[in-house]
Amino acid sequence: MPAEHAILGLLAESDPGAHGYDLARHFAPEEPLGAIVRLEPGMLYHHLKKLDKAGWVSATVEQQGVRPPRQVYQLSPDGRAELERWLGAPVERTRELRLEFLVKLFFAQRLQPERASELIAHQRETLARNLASLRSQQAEMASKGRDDRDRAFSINVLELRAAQTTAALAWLEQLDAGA
Amino acid sequence: MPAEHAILGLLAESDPGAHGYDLARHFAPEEPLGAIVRLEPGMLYHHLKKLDKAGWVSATVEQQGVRPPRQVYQLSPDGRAELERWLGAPVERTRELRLEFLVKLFFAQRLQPERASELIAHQRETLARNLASLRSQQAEMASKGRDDRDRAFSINVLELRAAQTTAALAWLEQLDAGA
DNA sequence: AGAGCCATGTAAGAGGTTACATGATTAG
DNA sequence: CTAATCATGTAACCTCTTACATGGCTCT
Repeated sequence: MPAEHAILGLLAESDPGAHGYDLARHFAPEEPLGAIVRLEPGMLYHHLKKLDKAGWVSATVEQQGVRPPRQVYQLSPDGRAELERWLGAPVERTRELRLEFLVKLFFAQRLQPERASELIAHQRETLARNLASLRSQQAEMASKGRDDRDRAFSINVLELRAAQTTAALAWLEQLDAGA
Repeated sequence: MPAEHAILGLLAESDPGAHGYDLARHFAPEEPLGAIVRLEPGMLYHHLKKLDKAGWVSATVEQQGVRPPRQVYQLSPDGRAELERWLGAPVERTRELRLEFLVKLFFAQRLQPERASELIAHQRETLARNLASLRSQQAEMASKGRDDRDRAFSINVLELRAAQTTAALAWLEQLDAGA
């Protein structure tokens, strides 16, 4: 899903619309977006068709003479609404930060800088809740009657998750201070 | 892949072999393994056939009267060799820690406790290398001539990765100390 | 002269999810 | 009487990856 919303975000930035090849440039590995999301041409065109079917973008055909005709895509009102909704919603899991949250942040900063700090705040709340839940799972695990090896292992698993979540929270705080 | 190696690991622990349903119990969400890897029956049986074709397990049929006959699987010498190889190899990326590394650790601790600390040491080296690479990318990024917004964003991305990697390294150190 | 850019896609396949089918036995 | 347990799988359906086809134009 992050790829499709990234496409919506790119279309929100490109005024008269954009065609697939235009969009593909933004997913090159040396571009900031491409450093996060990898998207091969095949999948890009596939997503564009899906978004069209969903009514989130609309296409107009431009003849090109020899070359295949360009499909010029524009963000539809429904697509804009979906993009807004998505930009405001934090991700639920820590592991989704590296992909989906970064894409949200990328577009929030460009499209509505004032909403970026809102997003960051919501994300901090969500991760803080997750961390609290991990802490209580740890407490519960310590009191559970099972094999010692199993318990020790499960506690280690929870500790890794807590450590990653804590690191992400610290990063978000720095982000907020920096912006 | 972690799922298939988890199956090999389970078979290494079960002496006369095990059939699909037996193995499935270990992937229930309340089991330590199931808390890490989710594996629905459909995929489990699929993997067993694949492992059989690859020559890493061998099956013997046990008739059951009314019920479908049991396929009792045993680890083959090739399968054992593959398991050993996999258990010794650290994962390359930080994001693979949460799944693949934890599964390696789970089985390393059970099958050869002395090799678990070897695995941890290798993993620390790998992550330390990754962290150094991130640092140099940060330095390179700071000197690069591009849009200010893009540069700031890319630096933030690298900082998140570095923070996650650093947290993982600290967790590994604790693990090593604890074991 | 050869490489790479333009601009779209298709085709093949790997891998995963979800749901369902079977049908007797046992536990609540 | 209902639900879960046993034990295996199939079927439909997504998603993603990789590779390729087209064919003129521009740059080195």
